[in-house]
Amino acid sequence: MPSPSSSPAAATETDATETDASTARATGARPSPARERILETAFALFYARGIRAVGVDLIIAESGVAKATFYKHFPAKDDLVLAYLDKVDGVWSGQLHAAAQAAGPAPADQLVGLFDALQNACRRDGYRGCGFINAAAESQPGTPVHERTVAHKASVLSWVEDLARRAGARDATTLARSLTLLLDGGLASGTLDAAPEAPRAAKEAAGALVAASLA
Amino acid sequence: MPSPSSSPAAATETDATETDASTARATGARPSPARERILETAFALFYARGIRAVGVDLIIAESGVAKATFYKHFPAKDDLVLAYLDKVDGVWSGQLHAAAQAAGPAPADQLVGLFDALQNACRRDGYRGCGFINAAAESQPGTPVHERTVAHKASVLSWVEDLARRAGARDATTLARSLTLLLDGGLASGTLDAAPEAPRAAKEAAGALVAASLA
DNA sequence: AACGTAGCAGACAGATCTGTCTACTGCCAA
DNA sequence: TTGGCAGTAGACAGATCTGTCTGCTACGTT
Repeated sequence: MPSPSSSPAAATETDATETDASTARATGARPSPARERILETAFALFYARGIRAVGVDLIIAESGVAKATFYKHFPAKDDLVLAYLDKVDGVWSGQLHAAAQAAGPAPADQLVGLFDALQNACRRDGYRGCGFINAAAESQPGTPVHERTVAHKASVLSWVEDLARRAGARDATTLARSLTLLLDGGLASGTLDAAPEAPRAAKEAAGALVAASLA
Repeated sequence: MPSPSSSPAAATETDATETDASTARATGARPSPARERILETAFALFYARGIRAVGVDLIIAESGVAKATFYKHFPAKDDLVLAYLDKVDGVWSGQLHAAAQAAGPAPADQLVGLFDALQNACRRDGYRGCGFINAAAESQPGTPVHERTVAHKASVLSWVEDLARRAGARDATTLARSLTLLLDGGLASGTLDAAPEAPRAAKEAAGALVAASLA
């Protein structure tokens, strides 16, 4: 049984404070140890087993909280799911930005460097793809959960597009689209093939596309 | 309520005969009208709403079959799920091959042309991504359902790799990997963005990667 | 004419899942 | 000291889901 902090997105940032603050900001709920324990547990379980596959009873038992407490913080399971997705978004975006920055100051390098985040994610054990894509597969278009996924992907796309524009790409929109396609493909198929070739190929292809777009 | 034949993969081929035969071959079960009705219904419902979200009771009601008949043909729900995945595999592989062939006899053209299948798939309404990726998101690694997904992706990859080799690519393995990444990315994000830009960008990127790999 | 097979109809058992409700325990602040 | 708040413990209702079982009909074959 993996500890919560060793889960898909072991945050390198200071967990408690940062996460508390951003969660509170996003959801309007004030932080509390019990709430945080629930969210942490849900984060690990939802990601590892899927959302529908994990019942609230399990989360309650695993997080050592009373049922009434659970429903006080999250009036319905869906509210917890949304909070979970916000957490996934925060962690994954953080890793993406960090990987990009680590590649240096040039936007063109950052466009390629961001793929290191993919490689790191795939390497982690217990890796089970993109939490958002998985959530979307379990939800219907039009539901809050699904919309949250759409919003996340749109935000990543616009960030990459901005990078592409600053890199001076000929067609920043298309380049950004292609790169996120590569990223999503790596994310989606990372579960299906333990080999590290996929993320490597993704980065290589990204390099070729970026280069071709600048030439 | 969509008719079964208007579902994700409206097969252009002659349905009854071809599908019956291939299903029987794959699963070892003899065909029967009731069985086919069940499978057809499951195909539409599983794809549209997700596997866990659809109960056997609904499939039974929708396909107008008795419960005992259902369980005679599919002793457990998982058996139906597996048959469903085989059907998805058959249809999608068929579309992929058809799109590739339509691009002409040259393997290099086929590598790019196969992306038309993606475009067509995304355009269909009720499109909800790749049945396999969705199924994988709902299943645990190691289960038959998950393994079936892995096998499907591996078979697509090896087909593309063969094409790449015959096209004379410098590094056929990596090129194939990149192209399937692009394909999976398009498949996964097609649900999240109705715009037809994604498949277009995928094909464009594929063209660039193939060209670069032959130069 | 008898029989086996495929199918229909629906009750039933048992598990599981979400969400509500009651009752009790500490703790802190007015 | 009293009242409010966060939390614990767990019973309970109602829905839903998988899988079993009993009985019946219809048809084609021998």
